[in-house]
Amino acid sequence: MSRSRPYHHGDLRAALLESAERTLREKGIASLSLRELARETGVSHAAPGRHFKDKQALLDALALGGYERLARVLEGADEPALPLQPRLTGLARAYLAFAAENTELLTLMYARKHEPGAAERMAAGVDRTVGVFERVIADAQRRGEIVEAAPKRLTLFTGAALHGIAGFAAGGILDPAEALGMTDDLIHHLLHGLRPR
Amino acid sequence: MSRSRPYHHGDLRAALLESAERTLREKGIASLSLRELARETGVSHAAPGRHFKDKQALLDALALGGYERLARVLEGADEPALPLQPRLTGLARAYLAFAAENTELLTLMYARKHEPGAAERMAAGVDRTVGVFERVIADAQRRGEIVEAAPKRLTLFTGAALHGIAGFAAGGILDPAEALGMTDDLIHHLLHGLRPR
DNA sequence: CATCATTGTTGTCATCGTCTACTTTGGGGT
DNA sequence: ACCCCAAAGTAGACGATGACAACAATGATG
Repeated sequence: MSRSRPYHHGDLRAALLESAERTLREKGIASLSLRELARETGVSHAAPGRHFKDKQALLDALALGGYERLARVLEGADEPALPLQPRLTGLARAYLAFAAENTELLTLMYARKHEPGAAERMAAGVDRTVGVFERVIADAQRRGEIVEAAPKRLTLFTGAALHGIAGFAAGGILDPAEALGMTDDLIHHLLHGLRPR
Repeated sequence: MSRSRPYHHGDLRAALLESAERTLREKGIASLSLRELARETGVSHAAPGRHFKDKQALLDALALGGYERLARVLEGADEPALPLQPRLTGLARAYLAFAAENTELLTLMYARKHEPGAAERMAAGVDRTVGVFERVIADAQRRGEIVEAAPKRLTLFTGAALHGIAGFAAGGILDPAEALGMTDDLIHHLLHGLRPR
């Protein structure tokens, strides 16, 4: 019983990040405090300071982890063999599912409060995420399935539609399940436009 | 000189909101404290409590004001006589301009942290904003300029594209000026889709 | 086995949001 | 014209937080 924890935790940094992400998911970012985190982890209130210079530094690390996971999810969900529309729909579904399950984290990821150092690594995370979509667009363009225009811009447009829906879901304007449910429609309208043909 | 301010401020509530919005714009929401606000307004640290039960109550009031202004901007920018594309482009420009000038406020508006009472009034603000776009969509549909489909959904899609771009701009992924600059393209792709015709 | 950089701890500080008890003020009812 | 009382502002206290500094335990490296 009395197994007093060893003086050194082993991997406090990881433990803190894990606990932080759970809190973020369950109670929201507002009730995420370094001291509470320390308490949950059974460590003194100043211990986190050894691993994160700042509260912001921890948030940055959290966001960075989010980008990592998001990229993996998207890369895993991409099926390059499919034709444009189902391929894009699959990716969209993956993104919206991630957004629904990691609302607060996603908000954090897009929050640009990041400290000088982390900003670049954050940009890398964005690039990797965006890259998945960019590849799909470029592939489709090569096959003539998509209008001739700067791929960057088309990707941005696609991303905006998704990000917008995710944002509505995060803001409570739209039910997350409903958002997921309208993915097919979303991609359809994205590809075919609002104008009748 | 020694004009000691009268015991009663006159309209402290309004003064606080104004000061808060300036701080929000200039220093971000992170450095918005009730006490600092009170100091700036030359009033004791507990005075804001008379007008706002909570810090959240003040934020809610701020968000509500934002919806009011946004709705006015959009309603003012709408030119019902125009054909669909230029009409929508004008509205989009107005929205993105508002978003660029009120980044933090917009974030607050979409933040769904709101207290029980304010949630409904917040929803009304959303409806009024969305209503402007919905009307445009419905009008266009009546004229056959837009595909037959649930107008709500088409509006949501339109809103998502805009909100997404605004979000990117707010997150630093996109330069606000650049976002404004690509409005025409955005609406074009929205109406015509990514597929070649 | 001695050393010393890492990692954790305790203690302190300023700030913040909120609550309670007290004071000033000015307008409405008699 | 006056009184009274509710509204609006003040002063002080409390607990929580993020940050920092000084100190202690630990264990890897020489």
